[in-house]
Amino acid sequence: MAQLEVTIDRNSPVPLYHQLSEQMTAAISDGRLRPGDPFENELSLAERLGLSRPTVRRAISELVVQGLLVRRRGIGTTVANSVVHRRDELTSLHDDLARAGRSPRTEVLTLDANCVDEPAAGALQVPPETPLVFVERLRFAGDEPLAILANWLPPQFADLTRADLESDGLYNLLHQRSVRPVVAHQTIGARSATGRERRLLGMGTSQPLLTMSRHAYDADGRPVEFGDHCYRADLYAFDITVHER
Amino acid sequence: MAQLEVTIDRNSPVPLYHQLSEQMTAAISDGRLRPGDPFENELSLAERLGLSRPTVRRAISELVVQGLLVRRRGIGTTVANSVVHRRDELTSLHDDLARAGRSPRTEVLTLDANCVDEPAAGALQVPPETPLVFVERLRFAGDEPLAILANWLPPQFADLTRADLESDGLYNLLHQRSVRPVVAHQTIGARSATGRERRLLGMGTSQPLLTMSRHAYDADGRPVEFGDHCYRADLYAFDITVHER
DNA sequence: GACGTCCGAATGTCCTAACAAAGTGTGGAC
DNA sequence: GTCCACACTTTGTTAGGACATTCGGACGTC
Repeated sequence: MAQLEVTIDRNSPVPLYHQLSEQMTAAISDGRLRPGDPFENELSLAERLGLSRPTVRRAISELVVQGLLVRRRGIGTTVANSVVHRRDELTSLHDDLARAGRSPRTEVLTLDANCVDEPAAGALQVPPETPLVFVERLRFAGDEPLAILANWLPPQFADLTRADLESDGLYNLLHQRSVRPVVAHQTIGARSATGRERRLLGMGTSQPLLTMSRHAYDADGRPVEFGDHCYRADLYAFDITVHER
Repeated sequence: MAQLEVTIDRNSPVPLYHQLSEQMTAAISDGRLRPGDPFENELSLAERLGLSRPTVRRAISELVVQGLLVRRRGIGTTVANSVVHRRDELTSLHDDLARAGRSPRTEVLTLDANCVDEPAAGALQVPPETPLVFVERLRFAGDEPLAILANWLPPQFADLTRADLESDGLYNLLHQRSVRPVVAHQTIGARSATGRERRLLGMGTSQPLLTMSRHAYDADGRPVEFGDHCYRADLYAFDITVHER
């Protein structure tokens, strides 16, 4: 039985169960705990760390819902097999590229703070004639054009500038204004490109586009962004993890 | 404050928190609780139903992670706004079509119980020369061909017949054999179709394909299926809900 | 009327405690 | 030697209590 080394700071404002679950996650991701390893049982872990069993259980549960641990009654808890079992996260293309080391660059094609668009207004749940902020950007990965990103935002973002949009990703800009999308509904499809799209993305005639339209909402379920994106299918794909139940 | 009518059966084998959460989910989905409605607070709900607060909290938590309820400390719990806030479920195309009332029909193109395929063996984490079960199907929605589904399965499924595959979806067949995929990693992309694919799907020359490759795993993280699917992009799209954190 | 302080209400965290259910393994009966 | 029953281990469920934290509103002061 691997005896995980854990330090718990009772004076920290971070909840005990979260301190514990973070250190367990770290132990798995850096290989101190390996797939298939049996995990110390709840009772002994609780006693060893001076925590109550519910607290330890809660920490373990956090890893279970992420698929990092597997609990079996009567048997014990084991580290799940290798697979990247992470839940889908709401990420931005800009950050994805930055993380992957493919320096993202953005060119603003259109910025219209007075755009009346009925479908977009519907998506943002405001009256149809409401003037919206419309942003159309061309996103590069390194030197290659990768995607055309069209987004509609509520009027409160009318002060966004081209410089803002070219220096940072849209989601970072929203965060800076304390707007936090927490859930989004996306539809992913494919279609052939228009002439303009082919020109902008430098594509051949027969190459298809991968499309994604997104409705993003904050914690209260208020719409905060509506987007219509298209990607060069030879340079981009969506990775998704789905779960049963 | 809406007083939700709930009946709890203490003799049922179903956990109390789950009985409660199911009835709350039902109340939201059938409109008895409407978006924005304040939710009865935990203490009063616990007392009214004769349950402990932890039990009530756990039931509420289930709806919170699904995005159906929003908790705010000091304020209370409210029903989240309208949006379909459901986590991604692992579904099969066959069931999706059946639910949508578009009678699914399947034509088996290939069934090979002795297929040696190195990439597929790698995906299923078995030695490269292992004979796998390879299934290739053409899926119709009503009269229209919709998708070509290629799947590789471990040798234990060598007894699958064409009749099995044409009468039922692959996932139902797996379930009948107590194999339960619980998590899958999918990559969604697009490409142009080959001549054979165009013929099978009855597509024009310039129409693109939507592609999805899937690695599915059971609760222990063992690979149970590897699939490579392509869909007519004009007839199919993926709906996905993503969450922050 | 504007502003700040205090209080109550609600959720968040943490604890102890007990029993239930499921799976493994051991020991005894045959 | 085989097989069944029982005990033990481990996770699952439920209870009840205590205190912390956060938010909104009421109240008072200036």
